[in-house]
Amino acid sequence: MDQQKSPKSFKRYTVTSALPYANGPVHIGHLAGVYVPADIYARYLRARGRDVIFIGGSDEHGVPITIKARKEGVTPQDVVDKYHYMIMESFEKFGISFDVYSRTSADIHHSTASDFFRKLYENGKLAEKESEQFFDEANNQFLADRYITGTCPHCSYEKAYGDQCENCGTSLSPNDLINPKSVLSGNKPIMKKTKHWYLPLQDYEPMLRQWILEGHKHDWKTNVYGQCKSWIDQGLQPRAVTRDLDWGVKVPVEGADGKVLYVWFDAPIGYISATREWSQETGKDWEPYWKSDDSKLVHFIGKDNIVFHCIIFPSMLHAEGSYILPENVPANEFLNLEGDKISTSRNWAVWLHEYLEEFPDMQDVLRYALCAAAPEAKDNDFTWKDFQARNNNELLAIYGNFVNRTLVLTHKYFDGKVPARSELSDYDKKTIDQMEKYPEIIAKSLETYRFREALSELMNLARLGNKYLTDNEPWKLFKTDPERVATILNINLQICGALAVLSEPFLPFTSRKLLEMLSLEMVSWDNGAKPEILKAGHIINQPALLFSKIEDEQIQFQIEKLQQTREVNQNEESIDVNPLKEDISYEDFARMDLRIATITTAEKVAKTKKLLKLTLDSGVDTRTVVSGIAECFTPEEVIGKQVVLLANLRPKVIKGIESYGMILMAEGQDKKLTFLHPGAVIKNGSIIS
RNA sequence: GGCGGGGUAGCUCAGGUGGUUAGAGCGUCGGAUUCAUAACCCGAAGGUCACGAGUUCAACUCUCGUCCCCGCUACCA
Repeated sequence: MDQQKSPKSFKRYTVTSALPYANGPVHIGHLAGVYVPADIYARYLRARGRDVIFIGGSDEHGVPITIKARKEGVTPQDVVDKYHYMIMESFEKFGISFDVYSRTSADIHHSTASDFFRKLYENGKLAEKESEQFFDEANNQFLADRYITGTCPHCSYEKAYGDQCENCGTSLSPNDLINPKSVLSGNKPIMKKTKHWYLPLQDYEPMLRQWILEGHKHDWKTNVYGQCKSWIDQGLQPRAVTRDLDWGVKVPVEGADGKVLYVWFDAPIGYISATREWSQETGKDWEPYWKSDDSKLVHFIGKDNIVFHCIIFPSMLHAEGSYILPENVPANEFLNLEGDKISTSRNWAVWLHEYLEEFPDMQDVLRYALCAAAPEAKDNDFTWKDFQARNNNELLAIYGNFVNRTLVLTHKYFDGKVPARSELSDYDKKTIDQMEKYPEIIAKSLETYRFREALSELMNLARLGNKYLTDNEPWKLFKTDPERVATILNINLQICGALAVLSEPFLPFTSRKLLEMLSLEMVSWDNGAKPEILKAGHIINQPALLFSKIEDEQIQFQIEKLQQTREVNQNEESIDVNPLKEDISYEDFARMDLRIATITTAEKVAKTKKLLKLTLDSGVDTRTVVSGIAECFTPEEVIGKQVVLLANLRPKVIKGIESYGMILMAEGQDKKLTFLHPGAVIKNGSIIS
C-alpha cells in the first residue's frame, strides 16, 4: 500500500532481516517470522529487476553469550564461531538468498560501530554522564536506575525508584532520590566514578511522532504502529549506549577501558557493516543503499524487536545525520510449536539444520508451510500434521499434480513438443486473460507485505490450470480433435511456465526444477505470465515429480521426537540446578529467625499480578506479609496453611503495604511455587534451626 | 495493574470509511471423472462474527463494560 500511496519511486531497496543471536541454531520461529518473508520479498524484487541488497548476519555480542561461554568453559568467540557457521550454512542450504551474511564480531563491524559511536560523540549527540554513579559494594557492581530506591523529592514517597516514582509518577534520576538504597543488598550504595554515554531518545520524540504517528499511520501494520505509539506516548528516556563488560565493541574514547557498546546499539549497526562488507567484496558503493532518499529501507523482524527498529535505531540514524529511515518495518508475531511456545533453552523447536537433514531436498515444503501459516497478525501454531497436510493436499495435490498431468499429456500426445494454438474459444481467452493478471495480483500482495495472501494467489494460478484442464478434458478429444487438444495443452503449458516464474520467490527450488523440466530460461516477473513463454515447437524434458507424499510415519517420528523433548525437560528439573552459593558461617545462618506460622487471612493486592497480602499468626505476633505468589495460589486455598516464615527480615513497603518478613517457597520447573510445610502440625512460633 | 495486539465456520485466516442470504483455503460429506502421486473438477453441510449493553433506520464493522490469549511494562524479599 505504501508503494501506491507514497509519491516516491524508489531506485533501490535495502532489505534487512533481524540478526540471529549466535547462542543457538535457527528454528522455524525465526524462519516464519523473519527469514522466509524477507527472502520472498528480496527474491521478488530481484525478479522485477529492482536493485536490491538483502542483508543478514549474526549478532554475537551481549551478556548471554558470555554466560554461555563461561558455562561451557570456552571463550565467547568459540561460542559465536560455532553458531555463526552453523546458522550461515543452514540458511544457505535453505535458500535464504542473502547478498551478504556477516557477523558483528567482524573487524569491519567493530570499526563501523566504533565510527558511528564516535561521530555521535563528537557531534555532541550523546549525553555523557561522567559523574559518579551508585555502586553496590556487596555485589561489586554499578546499579541500574531501577535497582535503587529512595525517597521521592516530589511527594516524599519513601520507595521511589531511581527512574520513576511509583506514587506520583514523576520521572526521576537516581541522584534525585533522598536516602538511596541498593535493591540488591539493601545497603546504602557508595558513589563511584564511572563514565557512560546515553542516547537522549526524548530529543527525538517530535521526529518520531511526525515520522511514524503521522507519516506511517496507514501503511504500517497495526501491531507495529500500536506498539510504537505506546512507547512514544509513555515518554522516552535517555538510554545508556555503553556498559561495563569485556565482550563487545570497545568504546572508542579515552578512559573507557573495560567498557563496550551496549549490544542493542551495536547490533543494528551490523546491517550497515554487512553492507560495507558486501561493498568491499563486490566493489560497489554501499552508501546509496543507506543514505540516498530514493532508497527504500525495509526491516524484517519479529515483534520482540519492534522498539529497536522503530524507535531506537531510527533515532540513532537520525542523530548521525546522513542516514535514511526505514520505509516500513513489517514485524511478525510469534510462531508456536504444537501448542507451546518455542524455546531454545528448553529445546522446544524444529531446528533448521535438523530439518534439512531429516527432510532432504524438501526446503520448499517448509518454506511453503511456514509462509502459509506465518504469524502476520497474531501468534500462530505450527503442527506437524498441518505441515503434512500443506504438502500432501496443497503443494502436491494442486501444484505438483497440475504440472505433472500437463507434462504427461504433452509427452503422450505430442512427444514432448509444445503444440501450437489454433483458434481460441471464449474459455481459452478468458483463461489466458486470467493467467496474465497473476504477476500483478501477486505483486500487489507482496508490495504490501501480505505474504500469505500472495502465496495463496500463486496456488490459485495452479487451480486455474487444473480447472481449465478438467473442464476441457483433452484426453477425450484427442482421437476426434487433436488440433483442439493442441490448443488446450499449449495454454496449460503456458500456465506451467508462469508457475515456474512466479513461484521463484516462494519456492525457489521447485521453480528451478520446473524450469528445467520445461527446458526454459528464467524470464522477468513482468513477462512471467505471457502466453508465449513456451513457443510452439519447443521441446520439453521428461517430467519428474515436484513433490512427494509425506507419510504418516515421518510425521509420527517428528511428533515422538518432540514428545521425548517434553520428557527430557521434565526430568531435567533435577539436573539443571543452580550452583552452590559461597560458604557462610554458622553465625550467618543463626542470624535468621525462621519460624512456623499460619496464614490466617489472604487477599490480592490491587493492581498487581503476583502479590498477595497475607496475615500470619507467627506465634509471637500477628503480622502482615506481602508475598509474590498470586500466580500460583488463590487467596482461598492459602488460608489456614502452615508455612515457614523468615521473621526478622527487615520490613519493606511493597505497593504501599508494609510487609514484615517473607514466606519461604520452593520454586520448581516452569516457575511453579510450592509451600514448605512442617512434617506434622506444630505450634506456631516454633523455631527452625 | 498500565499500555499494545488479537478473539470470525472442525483447523488456518480474509473481511477500506457500518447497509441485500458473513467469505477463502484445508478438513468432512455427496456427486462427477480417469490425463494425473486415490490427486484434479462440481456441489453440500458447517458460524447467535468471545460476551453484555449502547449509538443507528441498519453493526462483525462505531462507543462503553466484561472475559480469554499473546507481547511490553510494573510488581515478586
